[in-house]
Amino acid sequence: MPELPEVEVVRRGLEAHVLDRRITAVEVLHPRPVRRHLAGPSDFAATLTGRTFTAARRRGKYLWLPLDNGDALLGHLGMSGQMLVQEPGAADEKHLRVRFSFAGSGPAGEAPGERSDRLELRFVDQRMFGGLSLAPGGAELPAELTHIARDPLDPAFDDAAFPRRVRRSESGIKRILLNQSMISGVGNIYADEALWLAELHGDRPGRMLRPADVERVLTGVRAVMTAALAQGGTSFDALYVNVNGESGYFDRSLEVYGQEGQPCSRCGTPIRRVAFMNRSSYFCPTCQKAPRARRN
DNA sequence: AGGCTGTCCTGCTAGC
DNA sequence: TGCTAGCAGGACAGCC
Repeated sequence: MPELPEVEVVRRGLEAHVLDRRITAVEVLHPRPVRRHLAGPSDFAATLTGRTFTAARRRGKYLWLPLDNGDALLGHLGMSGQMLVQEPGAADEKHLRVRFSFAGSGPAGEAPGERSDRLELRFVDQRMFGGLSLAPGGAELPAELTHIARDPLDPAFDDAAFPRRVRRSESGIKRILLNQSMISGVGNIYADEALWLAELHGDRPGRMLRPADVERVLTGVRAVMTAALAQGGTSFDALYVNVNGESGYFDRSLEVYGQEGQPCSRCGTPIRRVAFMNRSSYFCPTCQKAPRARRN
């Protein structure tokens, strides 16, 4: 389940492999991942063919690849999306959705069959919550992302404004962390991990938190993200694979997420799981006291 | 306007 | 064995 660190790993991989190569073909094998391109899959393919990616950028969990004409390819991995750089002959993945073929980077006169460095970029996505679309004029920042807040690893993230905004909200701090217009890049896993580090229950309303509480949350978010990034991202199964098909292994470091019944490493209390927004929240009931007016 | 819920997807697992 | 229900969850439309 890619969150910011995993997406950043993918961004780095794209930056290393697919820039400055002419796109020779685009094949859309399933229409759903390009559903946001209203002109349809064939137009999507035709528009990108012949273009070149010039950079690989990210905000929160969104990726975009500026093109040599000022537009950009915008992408989101959703829950199960992968970007795989493959040799052209490699067998198709079961959930291959979009294939970009690139020319080799060798001399133009070289016979195509002799180029050893042609490659493909493959968008593979089992559950298809993710997608790709074209962002006209979106090289700097696609219009679709203007409502997405800066992420906590962005040097321009406003550390002073964040606690002020949190303390103006009636929502629980976990809901706030998952709100991409407040802070981007945080998903269910790292929200739970950061709240455990900050020793705060996710149902505590923003307006009831002290500035120091919010600062601890932000510090916790950055700590788990930085640790995950250092290890190449989180992986729970084969769903998340980085740009070269290599799984992460940060899951072994998780303190609460998926750890129901396991002892809290700080106090030994069994970790609890509760339903939250059609998914789950994991927390230590001793270290993370629920607010008095409990809502569950 | 801010807050919140339902919905989209597939595949794996638990339970009968 | 084979079926179904439950679960995983990011983002957005749409409701209050």
